[in-house]
Amino acid sequence: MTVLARAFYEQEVVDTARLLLGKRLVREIDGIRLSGTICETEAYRGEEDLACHAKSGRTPRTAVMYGPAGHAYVYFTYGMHWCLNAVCGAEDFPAAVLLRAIWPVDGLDEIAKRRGRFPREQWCNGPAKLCQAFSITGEQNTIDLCSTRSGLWIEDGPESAPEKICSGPRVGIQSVPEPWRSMPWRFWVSE
DNA sequence: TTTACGATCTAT
DNA sequence: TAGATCGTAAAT
Repeated sequence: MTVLARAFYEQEVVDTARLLLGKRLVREIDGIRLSGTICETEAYRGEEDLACHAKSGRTPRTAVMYGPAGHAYVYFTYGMHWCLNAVCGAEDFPAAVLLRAIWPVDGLDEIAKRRGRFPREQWCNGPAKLCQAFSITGEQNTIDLCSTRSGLWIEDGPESAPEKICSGPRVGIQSVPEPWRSMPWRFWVSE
């Protein structure tokens, strides 16, 4: 296994979103390894992207997106949910990839403690669900995904077959004006 | 200080 | 289809 290096995240954010498909999200809790294969992502790109949290510039919340690539941006939303992003692109350019869905691989017992009351297909098939499954909260905000020290990282995985990669508009941004609402910056793997 | 709202999920 | 529930950023 190889931990993805910073250079991977320094690529153009839309490319990185697609390249993350098939990679392995890993979380270590009390020595227990949880992991899942990334199968859905979305790119958020710069201040001009009106769907991106950085649309209103640098704030305490968005500061991490302006920092070096390869760090986690974990934000709280709807009064109860956490969502995980990987900061991408060049420093001082705010961009991140939202991890929307993964397929659980390792640590199924540990995941089941939090998601076991639902069918397994629904354990990690949403950005807030995978955070609940992997016990990811604001405590992980700004951590370095290129190091295994903080218990959250991404490992290399098999490249997804190009013909299985789909793209389309991002989810949950109904009130965002065009062209941003329709930018095909959501990526997923067909079955 | 107050207000409005959200990169969601769940039960109805 | 609506309710939960609170941090964030803009308005007052």
